[in-house]
Amino acid sequence: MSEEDTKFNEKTKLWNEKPGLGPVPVNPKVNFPELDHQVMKLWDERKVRDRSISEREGCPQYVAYDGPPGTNGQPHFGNIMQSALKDLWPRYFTMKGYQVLRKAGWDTHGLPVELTAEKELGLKTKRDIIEYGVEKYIDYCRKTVFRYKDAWTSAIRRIGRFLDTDNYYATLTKDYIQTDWWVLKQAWEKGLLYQGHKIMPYCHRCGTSLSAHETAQGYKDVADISLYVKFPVVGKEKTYFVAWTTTAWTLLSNVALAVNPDLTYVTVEANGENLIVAEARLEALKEILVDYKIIGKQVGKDLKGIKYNPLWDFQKTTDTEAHYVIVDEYVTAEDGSGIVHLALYGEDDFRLIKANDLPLVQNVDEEGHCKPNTAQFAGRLFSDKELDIDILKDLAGKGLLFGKKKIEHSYPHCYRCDERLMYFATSSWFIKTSSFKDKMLAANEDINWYPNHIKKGRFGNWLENNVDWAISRSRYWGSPLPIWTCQECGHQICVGSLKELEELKGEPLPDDFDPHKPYIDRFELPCSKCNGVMLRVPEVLDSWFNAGIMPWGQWGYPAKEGSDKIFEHQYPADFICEAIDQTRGWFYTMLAVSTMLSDKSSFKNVICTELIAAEDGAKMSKSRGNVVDPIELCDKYGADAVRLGFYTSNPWIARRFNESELSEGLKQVIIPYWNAYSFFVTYARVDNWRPGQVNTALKSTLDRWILSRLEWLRVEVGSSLEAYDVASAADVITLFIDELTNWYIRRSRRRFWKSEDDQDKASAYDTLYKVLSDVNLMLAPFLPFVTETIYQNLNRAYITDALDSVHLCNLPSPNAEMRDIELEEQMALTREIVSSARSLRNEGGLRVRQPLSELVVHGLSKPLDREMTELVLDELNIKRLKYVENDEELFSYSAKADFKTLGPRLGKKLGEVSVAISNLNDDEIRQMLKSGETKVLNEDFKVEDFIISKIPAEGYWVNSNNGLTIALNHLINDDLYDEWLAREFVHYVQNQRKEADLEVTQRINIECSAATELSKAIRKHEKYIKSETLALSVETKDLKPTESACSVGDQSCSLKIKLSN
RNA sequence: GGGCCUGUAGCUCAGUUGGUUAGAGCGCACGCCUGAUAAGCGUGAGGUCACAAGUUCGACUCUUGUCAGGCCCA
Repeated sequence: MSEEDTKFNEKTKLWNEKPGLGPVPVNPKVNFPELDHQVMKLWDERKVRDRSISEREGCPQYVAYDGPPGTNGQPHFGNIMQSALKDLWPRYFTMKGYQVLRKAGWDTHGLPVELTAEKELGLKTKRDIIEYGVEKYIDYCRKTVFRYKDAWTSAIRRIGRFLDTDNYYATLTKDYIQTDWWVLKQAWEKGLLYQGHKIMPYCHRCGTSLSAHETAQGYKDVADISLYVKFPVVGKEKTYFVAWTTTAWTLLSNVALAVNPDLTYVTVEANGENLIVAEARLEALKEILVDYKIIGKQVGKDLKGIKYNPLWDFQKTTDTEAHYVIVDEYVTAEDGSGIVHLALYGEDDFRLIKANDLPLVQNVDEEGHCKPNTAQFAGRLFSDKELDIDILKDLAGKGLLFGKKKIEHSYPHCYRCDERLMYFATSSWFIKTSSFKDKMLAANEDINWYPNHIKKGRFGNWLENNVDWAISRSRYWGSPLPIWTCQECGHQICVGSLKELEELKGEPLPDDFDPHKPYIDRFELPCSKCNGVMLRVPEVLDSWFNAGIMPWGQWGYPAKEGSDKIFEHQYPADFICEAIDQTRGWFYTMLAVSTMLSDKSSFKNVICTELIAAEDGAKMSKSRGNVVDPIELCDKYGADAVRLGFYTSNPWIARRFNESELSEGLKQVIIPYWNAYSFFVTYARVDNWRPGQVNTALKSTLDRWILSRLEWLRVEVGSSLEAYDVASAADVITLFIDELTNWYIRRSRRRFWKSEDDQDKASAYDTLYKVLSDVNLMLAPFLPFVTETIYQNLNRAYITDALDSVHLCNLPSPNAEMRDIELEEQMALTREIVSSARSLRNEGGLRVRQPLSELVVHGLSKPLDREMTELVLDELNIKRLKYVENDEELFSYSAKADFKTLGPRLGKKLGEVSVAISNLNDDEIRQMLKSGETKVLNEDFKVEDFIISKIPAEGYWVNSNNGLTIALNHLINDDLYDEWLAREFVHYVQNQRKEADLEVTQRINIECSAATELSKAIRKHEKYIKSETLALSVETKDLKPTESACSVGDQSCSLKIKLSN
């Protein structure tokens, strides 16, 4: 490790602990990760997070909800991005004078917890759980839920998020569960809570059905075999209905076939067999049905009631009639054969089976296995691909297979355990969300979505297609459903609180009462109707339901004492922010619950973030090995750089993660900002500067300019953030930092060196101090670490009674009086003049060291003031700035049509006319410029109809842009030439000094032999050369042809530098 | 199969109500500076705006279709 590295790693003192002692020296090579840790220590010691809340007691509230993440796994990259975003607005609004509670919350229930427990306990099915012991199992679940809480807390702290992780809410607490009950009771009383039998996506392994939004998360593309199966028609030799299925295993439970009543079906003869299919499918069936003859034709309803023989003997029924053709509109001719086989594993199937009183056959049980009665298939797992093949072979053997085809389709899998789902008729509890769909749509109207298209698009569509929300799970670890059923008379009640439970029971609950299974299940209540025994229904709640009641649950509202007071101020949320996958998850459940309770949304503004893909463009995943650890990034670049990475582009844009962006953010924003601060402190310490009063009226142009830009920044940052447009905020910050460092400070450097303590210097200090202090406040929500450091060593170093942290400060309100828009425009023009003159020099190959005589400017509404003029001359190494009102002599003219005005007027003729216009010559255009009008192709035109451009006159290079024209005189006379040589000479000597490693104060004597012209120039500018190179003497001789020489400018020279003592 | 989003310079992204020469940063090339800056600054070269048709005097922008990618649904 080099000496410098050692220094780099040393803990350097970043500020004085006590205020008012002045700033400590700033390390320009600061180690940001190290700085982060010192800042976090300061926040802890001074309790900044808590005080940023407690010191705002009584202020207006800005409400941000934190959706509860599960702490069952480590936080990943996206979670950290969420944290960075969820921190920004609360910090901003805190500094705007609002109180923002930052309550953390954890989701502690649900399948993921149970899956962890099952895996670790080696349990595979629900039966295993019962054998293991439900009580023990649930205890185990409870022990795992906070396993990664500390990892979450520390990651959140590391990214600089102020979140109240001490007073968190958790979905497993008695208070939270009571809120579940309170919500459900209301649903119950409104008649919105019901038990229903429905075909639901169901996971045989987890033993529970899944709600629509859970199912949605598990679609995967799979390859399946689809079968065309022949069902033999009873009483007709060699005649078959052909039906199509992609799930061969459902054939085991076939009870009927369905046709569309109005579709035409044909009987075709092929290979000596008669096959019945929809006529419209014949074309599509060609590959299988190569050679055929149509021998019969009828509409679907004529097929109604025709019986067929079941595929297997075990399917024969005696008690209920089955295996015949029924008709229904839902059958289409879009795929398959136009004939659908019915089994109790589909929603439409279920409906038709019920409607036709067909037998309820489920030959695959709820654990996914074929039932014992299924002969050779008994005990096989439905999702086993071999089962499909065996079924296929069996049918083929019996001559009942018409054809097979591999298909790729997406099929739902359990989003937790990855097993194939099946559609299974189960009993479940529902909230009748479909009955208040319109109210949800109306409530959605009041939500500001970022990005906006989610409102009508993805989310709106989802609401439009609403189906009732299945809120129960046949599982163990979750909030219990508070419904008790009388074992005698079937009477049901819904309990709304623990107090109510106590009253129903008629005795107080024990102090350690735990509302979880299995304890709650042992809680018997007397039936008010028949005095029978009431038992709780066995289900627990979907943990999405818990997430949805979070606005109430986090306070234990309304049962918990005092919760009503807090709730009143904390509802609804001003702001929530989650990833786009929550449109059907948390966003939906939040809206569903709040609409049910109050017809309104529980959140006003929502940022819906996209995924950040890994560097290789794919989703980050452990298996791909492309996962990025945000904490490692914080330890490499500093947390502020990581945060900034999340702010520079709006989070609803899907983008690729790029580590280089972080160093870019450092280089472009954080380091320049740090250096500006470092620059200030360096000189302030030298001059022992203290803040004081400075006469603002006497401030220089440059000072007034940067102060005006500061006001601009204040307004822009505020309005961008309040529109939740963080990328624009980051943009203007980046722009301002550039203006501050690369224009204001660069152009002001000399003012700080000057030893005389004059007004200008005082003004420079005062201005830069003010700018840094104010920008620091504005940047604090974005870059909380660096700004804290700067606050401590800048403001707090000078002000004895300064607050303990930048994050306890208020943002100053905009001050329109400091704004001088005309000045800003003039400065913008100045910079533009400089920039385009540089461009001219560059194109012409005349470097800045070559002095030039004049720059002619045309198009300014008024001349630049003295200071700006000097600035231009100095930047460009030009002797004179000349303004012309009439720039005629600098140019000849050419003209083009102004399409914007002429387009609408001329229409199709424009093409022809524009050619004619561009052919106008210089004289014609000058003529027109005088008279203001002209005629082209018999059309009348005014000057405004043209865009006039100029071609430079002899001796000038001209650049014209946005009405501003500059002409650089590039003619070089002897004086300019000599001056150039002198400058080149200085440049050369300086390089020699540098190569010789001379101290910047070391005096020298120069001896040189130079070509004639150079000698002359050196003598002419001797004084200048001496002062620039710190030379005491410059001796010149003529260069002899034999001497070895290098070139200075276009001259030869041989040089010796001697140190002076 | 349906819905939503995306496709702009080598890379990451901006592009307002349709208007003349489509921008930024990084990277690259060249230059300047070397008394704040893991350097700083400047200038420049890079684009068939995914593709195709249409509307229009005029399309990156509007319409339709195609292709590719992402997410969501069935």
